[in-house]
Amino acid sequence: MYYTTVNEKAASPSRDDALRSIQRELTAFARRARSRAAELHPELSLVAFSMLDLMTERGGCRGADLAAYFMLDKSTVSRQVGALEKLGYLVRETDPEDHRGQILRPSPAGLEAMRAAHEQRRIAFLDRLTDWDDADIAQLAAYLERYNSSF
Amino acid sequence: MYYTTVNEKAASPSRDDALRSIQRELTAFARRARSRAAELHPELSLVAFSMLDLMTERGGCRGADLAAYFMLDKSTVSRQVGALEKLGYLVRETDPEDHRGQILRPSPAGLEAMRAAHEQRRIAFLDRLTDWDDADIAQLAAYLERYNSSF
DNA sequence: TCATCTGGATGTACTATACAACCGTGAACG
DNA sequence: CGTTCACGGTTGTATAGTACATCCAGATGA
Repeated sequence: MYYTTVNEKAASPSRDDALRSIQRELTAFARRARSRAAELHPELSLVAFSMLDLMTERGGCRGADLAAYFMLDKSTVSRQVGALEKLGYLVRETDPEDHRGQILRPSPAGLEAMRAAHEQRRIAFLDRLTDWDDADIAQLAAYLERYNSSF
Repeated sequence: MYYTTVNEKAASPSRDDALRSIQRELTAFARRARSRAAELHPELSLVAFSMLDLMTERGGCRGADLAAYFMLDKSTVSRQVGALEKLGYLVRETDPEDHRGQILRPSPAGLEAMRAAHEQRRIAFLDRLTDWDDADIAQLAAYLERYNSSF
């Protein structure tokens, strides 16, 4: 056993090394994801893209939902939504049930832009994973789903 | 074989599903990275932390190495390094072999700050990964390293 | 009715970042 | 040699994304 004190969470050295590595690699990934997203689709930032994605998945949602889901300030969401609207990628509709809020939905153009972005990213991933076994890819996907599902 | 046309990149359906999943999950991670980083350790930004980490692991490295690894502009690295130096978290030393470059190393204070930040993050990760086997953690780390090393 | 809550917009400020222009060092080649 | 070009780093400038504070309008409940 590798416990040090009662209160300190500990683990085996090798487990600790792996954790450290996961942290660093995920961080590096996050960094690259941003620059690559910008490069692939200059008009659609990672956050904006994800917002459209959530609207689609939920069949329309309010700004407050986006703020909660992405842990962003409502002012940030307001501006991102404004930008998306200016691009013609979403439409707003005052919520008939509650006139304070708006229901946000991707426009046809927004759906198309999202589809294209998805496809480009898929191709980029394929390039990067060409020489991976199907089994390894499936395993990595499973690990990531498991990791993220803990949020 | 699952090729559709000569020019379109395709893969087996299951492989494609896994790719889509990896894409979505890594993106989800990237979305959360920033807010989580701020929450975990306000004093040491995600990027700065990772830079110190890389310096440590490599036993000192140059700004250009950091820029390449994190896909950042050298000006960005220069400013981050400047900030870390101002905090007393790193020391610079002109490379004796090549007077253009500098060798960057964490200072004792930097090591200590990193140790503290790392411990906080480690605890957060441990919480999230409590019921993972050592083997799974090691495997995930290996996958991420492999993925990132293709850059 | 009035106080309070909630969704959203706007003003302001800060940080991270990129790009471009610059400086000094090193290296290759005539 | 000297010249030219590549490389590492710094600084000026601009932009995007974000938070916080404040304000407004609609909703809600005592």
